[in-house]
Amino acid sequence: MKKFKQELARRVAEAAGRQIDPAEVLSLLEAPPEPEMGDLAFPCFTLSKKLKQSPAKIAGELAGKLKAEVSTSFKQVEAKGPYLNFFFAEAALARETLTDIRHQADRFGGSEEGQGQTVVIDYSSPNIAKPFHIGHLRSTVIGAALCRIYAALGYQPIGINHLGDWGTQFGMVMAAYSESPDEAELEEHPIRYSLKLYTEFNRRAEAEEAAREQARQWFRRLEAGDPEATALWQKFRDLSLQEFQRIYTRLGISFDHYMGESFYNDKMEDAITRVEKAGLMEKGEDGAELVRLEEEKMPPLLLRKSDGATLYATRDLAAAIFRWERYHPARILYVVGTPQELHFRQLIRVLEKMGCDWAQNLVHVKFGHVQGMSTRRGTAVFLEDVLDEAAARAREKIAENVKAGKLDPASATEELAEAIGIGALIAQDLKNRRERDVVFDWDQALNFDGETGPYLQYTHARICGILRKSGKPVPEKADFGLLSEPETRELLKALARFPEAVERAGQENEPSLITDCLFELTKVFNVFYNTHRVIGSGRSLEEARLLLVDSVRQVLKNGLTLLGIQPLEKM
RNA sequence: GCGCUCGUAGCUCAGUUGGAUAGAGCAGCGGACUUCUAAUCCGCAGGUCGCAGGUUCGAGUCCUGCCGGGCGCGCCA
Repeated sequence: MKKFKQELARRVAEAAGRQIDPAEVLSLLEAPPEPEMGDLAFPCFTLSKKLKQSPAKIAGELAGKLKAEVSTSFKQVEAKGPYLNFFFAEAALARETLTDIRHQADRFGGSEEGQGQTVVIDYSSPNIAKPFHIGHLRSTVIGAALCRIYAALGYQPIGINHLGDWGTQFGMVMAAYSESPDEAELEEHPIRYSLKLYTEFNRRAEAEEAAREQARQWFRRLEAGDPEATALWQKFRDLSLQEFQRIYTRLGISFDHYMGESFYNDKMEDAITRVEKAGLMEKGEDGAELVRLEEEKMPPLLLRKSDGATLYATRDLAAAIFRWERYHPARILYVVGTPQELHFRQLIRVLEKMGCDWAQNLVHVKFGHVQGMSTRRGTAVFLEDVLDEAAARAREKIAENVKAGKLDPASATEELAEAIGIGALIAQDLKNRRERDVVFDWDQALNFDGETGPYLQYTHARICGILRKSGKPVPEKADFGLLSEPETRELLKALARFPEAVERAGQENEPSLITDCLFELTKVFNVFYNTHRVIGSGRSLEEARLLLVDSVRQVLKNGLTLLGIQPLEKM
């Protein structure tokens, strides 16, 4: 598709007598609203301003000039009002995209743009001692998808789980536990138990200053390296991590590093010293240390409490410096919810003030807040419960299919149910633009009809069914001129759009662009499927369609893999 | 109070960076399985793009104001 656009841009610029350069034409090219209007359109408004003529007249003149030139890529040009509409020669479109997909296979959709560059991606980052609820799913699933997308674009992604394993809240858990430890319960249900300790203590702390002080004291001991505090902390951390890992395994996610907040414990003094050297540190009313940001109309960034303990911001500052010095990444992404927007704006600004020019490469990849998930109020929906329910729902549907003879009993495994259930949840999270707030809804999350994960997987499985049952190998090439029905052309265009979707998904840190592209592809495929047959359509046509259908399978597989959804062969 | 953000069909959302007649899915109604999986497809119905101004050849998209929701705002993370 890119080649087509470039060629077209060159020729339009040529025909316009170089009044506009090819790059500008390229950026103006768009898809016409209706297929009958052509495959690519060039709106003449910009040119109209430059030439001081009506856009319709320009379109007409350009069409006249371009019509004379015969091209192997375009069979027709026509002016329609202010638009110049182009029609692909279908054999060319088919040849171009299908051979690209065939040759690049699993790499189709990727590029080399990131060669030699590293991207640090901070994502998931749950709090130790708190349950993993569906609010954490967003960061996890978006971050993991971004890791794969950047890898496909040639970058070296480094996925970091910035665990919330430090801070005063942790002091609360330790204070509560030390009062009446129940070791058996801790071993058995580490998170549920920690949560109980936390919520109960938190309730007390809201009323009693003594409790708050007790928690702060435990945290100070921890920061100072007190052996008892450290041992207790280590235990809670290890046990919680085991539970998180169980979830990550189910989601098919692994991190390059678990470098939580605690990792920066010995790096914070250095960070603070740098802030002081830059002359930015000021004392607050009660002896707290902070950086004022009045000029930028932001509240100050607090880096040390009046009792000497550090804060979340201190750790994030140390983490940013550490990441830059260790990896020299082209970008550092923070896949963190939109409520923390101010925090990151402050952090980036402080780094800039310190003279760190690389701070401009820090990106807060923010996503909408999942409403109504409060651990403290107990309204959070636990992710594991949702995963279980999704798998159960899939299991039922699989049983129906077996009963109806659509699926062989041997394929009806637990892994299949799991893959479908999780596919539904991931797609649900990756189908809307990140920044929107979401309200968790069981029915919506577990729906398998329409634009859902299972729909994408089902389409993939249908194609695998065709390839399996045809009993013939997929040919290298075919008579591309046969792939000219409207349904087929739409399919070819949808395939050709995939690489641009991946590229944009990386540029905008927006995996939903890929999900969108896949839904469009599957929709046009299913229309094709319902109007044309592959098997038994006649020797050369069958070959051409096998190649076409196999390309759809390949692109679907590549896209699903980027999103973290398993492409299934039967379901 | 200040700041950020969102407001599009009954519900959940797209809308290609300001362009052609505002599109999908769900839910509703009506159709299509002796034929490559009906977790599919086709059709119908559903809209004052929150409201009011402004910018211009052209605004769902940009600017201002208002209304409504969400989030945040120095010792939590």
